[in-house]
Parts: sequence; C-alpha cells; structure tokens
Amino acid sequence: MRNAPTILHLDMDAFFAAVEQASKPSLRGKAVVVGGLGPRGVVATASYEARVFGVHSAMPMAQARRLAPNAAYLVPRFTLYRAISEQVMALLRELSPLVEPLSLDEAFVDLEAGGTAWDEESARRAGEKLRADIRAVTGLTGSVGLAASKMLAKIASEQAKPDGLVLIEPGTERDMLAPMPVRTLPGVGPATGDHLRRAGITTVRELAEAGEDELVRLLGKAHGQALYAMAHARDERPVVAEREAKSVSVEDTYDVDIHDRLRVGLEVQRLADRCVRRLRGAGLSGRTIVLKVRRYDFSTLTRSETLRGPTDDPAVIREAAARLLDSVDTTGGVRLLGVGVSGLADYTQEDLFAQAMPVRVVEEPEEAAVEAEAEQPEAAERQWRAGQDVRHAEYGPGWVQGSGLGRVTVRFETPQSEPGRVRTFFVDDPALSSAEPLPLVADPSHPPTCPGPPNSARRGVPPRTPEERRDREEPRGRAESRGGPDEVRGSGGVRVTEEVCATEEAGDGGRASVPGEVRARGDTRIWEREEGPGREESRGQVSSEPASLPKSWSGSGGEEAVSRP
DNA sequence: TCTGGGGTCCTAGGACCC
DNA sequence: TCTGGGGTCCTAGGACCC
Repeated sequence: MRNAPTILHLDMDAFFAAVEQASKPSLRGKAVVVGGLGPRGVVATASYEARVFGVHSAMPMAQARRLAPNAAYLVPRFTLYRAISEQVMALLRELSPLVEPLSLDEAFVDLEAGGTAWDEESARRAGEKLRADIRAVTGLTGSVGLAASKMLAKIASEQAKPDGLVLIEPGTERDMLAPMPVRTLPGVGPATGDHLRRAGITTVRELAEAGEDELVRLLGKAHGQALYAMAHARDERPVVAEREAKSVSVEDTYDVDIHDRLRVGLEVQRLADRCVRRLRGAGLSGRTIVLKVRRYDFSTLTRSETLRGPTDDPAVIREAAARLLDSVDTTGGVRLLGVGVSGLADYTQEDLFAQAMPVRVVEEPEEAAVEAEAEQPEAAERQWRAGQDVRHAEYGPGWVQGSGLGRVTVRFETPQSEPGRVRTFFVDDPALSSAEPLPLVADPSHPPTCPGPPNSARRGVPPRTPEERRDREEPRGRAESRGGPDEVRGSGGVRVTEEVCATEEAGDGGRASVPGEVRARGDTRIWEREEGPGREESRGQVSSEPASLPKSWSGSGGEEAVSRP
C-alpha cells in the first residue's frame, strides 16, 4: 500500500435527483424521488430533502409514496445522466489517465499515476479543485474521498457526503476502521452481515481479531481472506482504467404476473431480440445464452446453454432462449423474464466462416426486423411520463408533471429560468411534443455530449456562477426561435383544455405526479419504454478493446486478435 | 413494505480428460 | 484391475454493488 493518500474516490451527491433539481427550478429544495413509477417500481435516487422522510434507494416506490406523499416522483432520464457523467469523467481524466468508473456517478482516480499528487497536501488541493470544477461545469456537487487505497478512499467519500472532502491520513487507517460496523466494508452486505453477527462479530475490530482461518471457515476462502485483509486496512487493488464487459443482459419485470405460457414465450423472444441489439451495438457476440425467470413468489432461477462458438445471430439466440424456457415450470405466474449472453468475444463464428468462404450468406430476415424494432416510434403511442422533457409550440420547453384521464400537465421552466408555471393539455395535443434535455449549465466550452439545446440557448457570455445564472433568466427566450416555420406543427393550433392552468403556487412544486396516474391503461409499462428503470447507475461500459479469445481457441494468452475480413 | 435493471465474482458439483 | 488426483469446462445459485 502506498504511503500517500493519492487514490481519489468521487461520488456525486444524490446524482439522479440532483440532476432533476438542476433541470427543474421548481424542484430545488424539494423532496424529489427518481425511479420506476409502475406498481413494482423501486427508488433509484432520493434527494436529501426526501431522505429526511426515510426514503432511500432500492426502497419500493409504494413505500416511498407513503412516507413522502408530497415529493415529486420522476422517471429517470438516463440519456441526460450519461451526458453529465461524461463531463465529470472528462474532468477526472484531466487528473490522471488512470480513471476507473464504477457507475455513472462514481469513479476511482490514481492521482499519483497522473503526477497530480504525491503527498497529503497536493492530494487535498487536487480534490478541492476537482470539486470546484465539477460545480462549475455541471452545476452539481460531488463528494471526494482521498486515501492510500481504494477501499479507504471509498469509505472516505461516504463520510464526506454530501458536498465534502475527507482525507484519511496514512498511518491512521486501522484505528479509524476499528470501531466501525462490519457493514462499512465493501463486500459485506445483508447476508454476510447477519452471518458475522451470529458469530458475534459486529465491528471491524472484531473482524480483525477473529483471525483469517476463522473468517475463511465462516465465509469461504475468497471472501474470508479478502475481509481479513480489509479489516487490517490492507488493500492493494490497483486502479484499472479499462475493463472489458463480460456479459450483456436485459430483463423486464411485469406490472402484473404473466400466466399465459404463450405470452411468456413471446416476451422471451422480445427480450432475446433486445439483448441482441445491445450485443451488436457493442460489437460483441457471445457463446453462452442465459434465461432468467422470476416467479410469482419471487423465487428466481436461471438456465443456460453454451454454444460451440460465439454468435450475435438473433435467430440462434432466440432459439436457444426458447429451448431454455422449455425446461422451466411457469405455472403460478412469472413476474420477471430476462435474457443474457456471456462468454463474449468481439467477433462471431460467422466471421470465421466468412474468412474461409468467398461468398457471405446475406442478411437473414431477422436482422431487418431487429433493426426496425430498435427504433421505437415514439409517435405511435403518446404517453407522457412524469419528469419527461417536452416542448410546446407556444409555451416552449417544459416537463411533464403528471398525466391521466386524457390530460397531461406540463410545467414550463428551464434550468436557467425561474420556477415556471403549470398548464394542462389533452394528451394528444398536436402542439406538444417530446424534447431533448436542456444543458444544466449554459456554457459552450463544456457542451454536453447529448443533443444540445437550440443555438439561441447558448448565445451570449455564459454565466460562471450559480448566482449569476439565477440573475440572467431568459423567460421563454428560446421558445420561439427554434427551427423555422416547420416548427409550427399541426393545423388545429393550440388546444389548451378548459382548465388551462390553474397556475400553481410556486411553493407547490412537490406534487409533481399523482400516484398511479402515469400508468393508466392496464399493464402497459410506460416509464420503461425508453431506457428502463435503474438505480443510481448502470454499468455495462463496453470497451472497444478486442475481447480476449475463449481459452479453448487461443492457445495461451488469447490477446492476439483474429484478423477480420 | 413487498421488493428494478445491469452488472461482477464466488462456490460447488458433475463431466471429462490426462 | 482398482483407485486417484488435478485441471478445465459447464451449469445453477447466491451475494454483492450501484
């Protein structure tokens, strides 16, 4: 272990909720809960204001609604979170080439490897500068932990939350850890925690005193040894920048259990296609197909099948998934289905055949079908989800507060505006369309990588501070200037409903969605249409590096790439 | 209170091979 | 002929993380 606190862990504060508050001025200082809005949704992130009521991530949404009935409940907008995450990761890469993202809102940085820090003093400086830069570029806050190892840096950032920095001085680690509960250590979850408690071990000190043999006996070799080392503040894991994906999977939890076996089969086919799209999108193929089934009683089982070689052929993967389903009893109903592929490679067996064969077999019909389904025509079903970005031909940009009974309520405000007003429309109002997120900070020198705002949003000198930003609100300034005449759509003009907007009190931003209203129409799962629910983040970064070859094919190292046609 | 989605790693048993 | 040990692969399940 190094003797200077030069491993940095960054953790953005209540990331999803903080992004929503930055985007929606009426929600600042309010309880905001981001997550699945369906009957089986769970909380992805709760703002600190919502945590006061006891709401926390992974909690069932129904429970959150009971605890904080007046909070704003919003669907996650992953596209925006990813764009902001990319801005943050870019700042980290300015500190060091060794950046290891753990999720959209978390990463390790090896400051020493970047030459950015070599002792306590320089590490603290780098950490504080990073926090300031993140605030300037994104308008958000992040907490920083600095220590001599990954484990300790992560514990430090946890202690620093929210909006702080904690540095653990080398030499003090063991004393600091000793009184902490075992659950503080990464890798100790509910099951291990219980296990240890039954053995009379509740603190890190007791863990350290138990001895390695005892821990191995209790928890198994790998876990026991790892925990014993961590309890003694020993952690030599390096910061690793590029990690290759090992599996790709998709799954859906249904609002209502599926009993119809035929329907179960159809869903599995859909999931197989979706999985293939993800696989291909990452330029990968895989050998092992996995089917996951969660039954009505939450019991979960998996079935897998390994092919002779890797594939990304939708027909092959669908058939494998169907075969696997044959071996599963689904009587009683199914609440979740999933399809995954592991044993990944960055080439397919077909590629190898193609090398040998002069003529490539062309385009199976499946491919076209998959492509077509990839683009979910959003106009097909006009469903408005709480939190979603929209634009109105007359009123400009806003977001959906709620919908139901054929109406949709929109609050018109932007990241740089004052808290906006609420108006209600028919759900099929032609003047209303979904829109791209607006950038949180209007600064052209750090544009988000997702589709940005109309040019008019970026005109002028960007504000540098939150105060300055607040002073320069341009109410609806960009509403009229996007695009040309084609922007005025529909012939019927604006069709505002009779209740046009009971403009709400500015203080009432909390009631953003009425429980249950956004999920009208049976078991249609509206909020997952675009990206699916998620908690704080989803990993799945897939590097463009060539995946290693399956051992059986590659002789020794497996790093030498197969040349592609 | 009733439990998401996307991952990683580990364990354990059986098959198979040497 | 009987007994065996080690290594790798496959499958299933479980814990954990965000």
